[in-house]
Amino acid sequence: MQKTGQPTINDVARIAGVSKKTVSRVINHSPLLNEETRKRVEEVIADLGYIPNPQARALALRRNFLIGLVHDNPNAQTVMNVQQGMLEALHGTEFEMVVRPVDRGAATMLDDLRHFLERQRLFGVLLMPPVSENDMVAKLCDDIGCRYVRMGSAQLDDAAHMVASNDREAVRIAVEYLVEQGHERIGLVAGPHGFRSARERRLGFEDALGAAGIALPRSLIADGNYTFESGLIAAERLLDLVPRPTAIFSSNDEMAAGVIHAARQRGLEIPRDLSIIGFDDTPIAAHVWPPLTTVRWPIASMARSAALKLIAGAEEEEVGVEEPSLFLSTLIRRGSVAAPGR
Amino acid sequence: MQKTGQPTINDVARIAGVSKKTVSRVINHSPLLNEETRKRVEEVIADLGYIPNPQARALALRRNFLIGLVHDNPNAQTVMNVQQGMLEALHGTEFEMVVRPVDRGAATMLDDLRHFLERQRLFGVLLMPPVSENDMVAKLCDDIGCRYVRMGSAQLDDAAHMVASNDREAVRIAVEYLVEQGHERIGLVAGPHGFRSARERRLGFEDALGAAGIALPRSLIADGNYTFESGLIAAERLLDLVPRPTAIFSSNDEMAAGVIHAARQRGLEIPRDLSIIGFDDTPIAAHVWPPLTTVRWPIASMARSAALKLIAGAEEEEVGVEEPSLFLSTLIRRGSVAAPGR
DNA sequence: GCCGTTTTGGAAACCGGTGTCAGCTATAGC
DNA sequence: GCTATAGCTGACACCGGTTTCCAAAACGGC
Repeated sequence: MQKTGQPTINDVARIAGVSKKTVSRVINHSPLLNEETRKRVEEVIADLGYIPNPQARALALRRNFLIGLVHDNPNAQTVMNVQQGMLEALHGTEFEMVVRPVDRGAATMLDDLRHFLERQRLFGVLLMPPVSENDMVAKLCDDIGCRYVRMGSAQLDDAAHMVASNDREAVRIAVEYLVEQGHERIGLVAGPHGFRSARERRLGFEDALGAAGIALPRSLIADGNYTFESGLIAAERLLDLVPRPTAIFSSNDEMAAGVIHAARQRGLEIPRDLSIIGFDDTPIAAHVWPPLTTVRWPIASMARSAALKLIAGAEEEEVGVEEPSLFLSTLIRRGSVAAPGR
Repeated sequence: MQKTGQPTINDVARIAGVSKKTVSRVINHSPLLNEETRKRVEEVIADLGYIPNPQARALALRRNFLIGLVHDNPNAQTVMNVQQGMLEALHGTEFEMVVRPVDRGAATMLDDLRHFLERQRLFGVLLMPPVSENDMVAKLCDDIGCRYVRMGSAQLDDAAHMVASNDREAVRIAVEYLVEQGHERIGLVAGPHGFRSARERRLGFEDALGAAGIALPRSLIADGNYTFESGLIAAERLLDLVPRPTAIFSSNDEMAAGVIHAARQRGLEIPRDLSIIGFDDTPIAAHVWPPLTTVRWPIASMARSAALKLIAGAEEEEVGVEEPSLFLSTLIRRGSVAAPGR
């Protein structure tokens, strides 16, 4: 009697002459198993090409083999980098990635997320900034019993639940580089309120100027919201100042591209008339003209590490090395910075 | 006896005083049901906030409520746009999106994909180019009994399984625009071999020149692979020609950005010395300097439509309007085109 | 009023795994 | 040689739905 479709655990059990339960034990690497039995069952499994049915496992275990990516990040490139890092970590495992955008503004965001998590019974979720900075969300995951790892620009949680970068320090180093080049009048295009990354980067900016003893008038800080257009508008305001700033640090690359645009529109040459440093090192940084000096934010590596944290212990082979929780951003020097007035 | 966790179909049945089966009929909108019974059950469902367990349904129905996005597209922005369109279509439904990158080069690609589809028992998959152009993949889906919709730059399949754009015609119109401006020596940065989009765009390019009676020496065609760097290298070759082309059509925006780079490196001003048209209208097109004239490829709308096709009939309310299968790309005029020699 | 047909509801099996717990072997200890 | 113990193994219930099959009820025609 030839069965149709894929082999089930019953087929394996029957052919190997053992019970379902024993096969289940083999699959789950139960330690209390005779070596010989295991061998025999494994052979049958290999022969049949048997693969446990994920749906049945999900039902029995009350837990899916899905990792969720929860995000409300407006930057497509950043989201893609995170996905890439996650997928790299998940590759070859039994886990799949499901993407769940949430609406930061919506009042029902937490409820929606709760419904999603309760329904889907995900194995775990990776929280991307800025939603990852919301402690209510982390608490929600805890309440529901869903594993989670948060990504962000500062340490907000213990190492088991957090993968962070050191934005503040990285920006400090970047702005110190501007100071070393001789810049004293440096503008900041800040990120949106409510983003921790925006705050950290701004603090790093202030750190650098403070350490150099350079005063920072409020007028040299312009608000942006991480979009190209907001960078352009912010730069227009900064470039209208008299005297004009000789350098601008933009809290992300996309706004930096807007700054370049604004500068070019008024005939300024970069870096002769204006030095610019961005943040993220997205492809746009290398593709604008001149190539943008920027801070490389290792977001893909962070995502990979976060995903590995999430699934650590679930896989056959233990993750030998403890995944790092703090990632260092580095300054990438390209062509958008020079000494002022030259 | 207070149950913990979420209500199950048994709870609903017990409280409503009916059998599981009857509740199941209500959930699945079975027509053979007394109107009163249905009302009563629906009330209990609403009271309890009962939501059927997707894992159990997946097991019983042998079909998951997941839509897969299968892609091997190198362009992050394109992938994001597709995801956005898909998620828009899936929003508010019971479906979730799982992303599955495949390795075009790998010899085992088809086998890997087969394993994935067989294991996960997805409701359906959306195939992005260029993997969508592979007929073997479509056949695989058919064999396995997995719904699919292909996206692409030309009609490769029947309307039920395909959402296409008219790249060839769109490029023809774009290049005719260059001809109208007075350009006669126009270079092409072609896309990679094996991409249907590359072929269609090249054909559109040739159509326009042919219609205008302009000869197209082989030397004016440079190969690229859709990356910034390949565009830069291709442009360097084209700009070395004597006489130099006065305009270049690039088969996507990212390569067009490379062309701009190459032009700028040798001191050419755009559009005075060189006109450029790209394809896709990704954000980079608006953010480079000068803003790039390009063909807007409605990939997000295509993805949305494709996803709706996929789930059509599965939802309670039928999709009233038939989803379109052909999408028109339009020329977006920005600042990178001018008449030659001025 | 009787019988056949249609509608409606329930019991039980099933989807394909996992958890519990009892029972069966070996081996060791005496 | 007999029991205590530990190590394996299997029977059976269960996860939460759907499907099959059948019976009861309602309905309609004569």
